[in-house]
Amino acid sequence: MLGNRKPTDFEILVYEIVRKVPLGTVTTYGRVTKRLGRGTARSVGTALSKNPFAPEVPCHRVVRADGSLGGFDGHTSGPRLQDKRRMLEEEGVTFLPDGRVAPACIRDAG
DNA sequence: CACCTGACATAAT
DNA sequence: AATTATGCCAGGT
Repeated sequence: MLGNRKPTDFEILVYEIVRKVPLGTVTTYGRVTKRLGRGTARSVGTALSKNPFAPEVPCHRVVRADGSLGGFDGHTSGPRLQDKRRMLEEEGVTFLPDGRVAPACIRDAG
């Protein structure tokens, strides 16, 4: 099978941090890197796109720096992204009229 | 080893 | 404000 592989050390580190993001809040790809002291926002996104530990690792609580959603379940648009938004709304995260997460809900990782 | 791709971020247009 | 170009770095081929 092509999709099956062991998570790398870097990916494990990312999951360790994202695991701790509290209900009702979100953090950003960039803030995760900062907390990690390694990699870039982009490489964190790539790691999360392969997250094999959902929902134990709540990767839906990680969004872009400007509050836009980013991706979910390997997709950057479409119904998966809608799922991500619904999940966040369920948890109490509020959205602006333009579809971005309200800045007040964005917290530092860690 | 030499590319290539990707759930990003920021600066410049 | 919206779009484009560049830089970034980890992982796969």
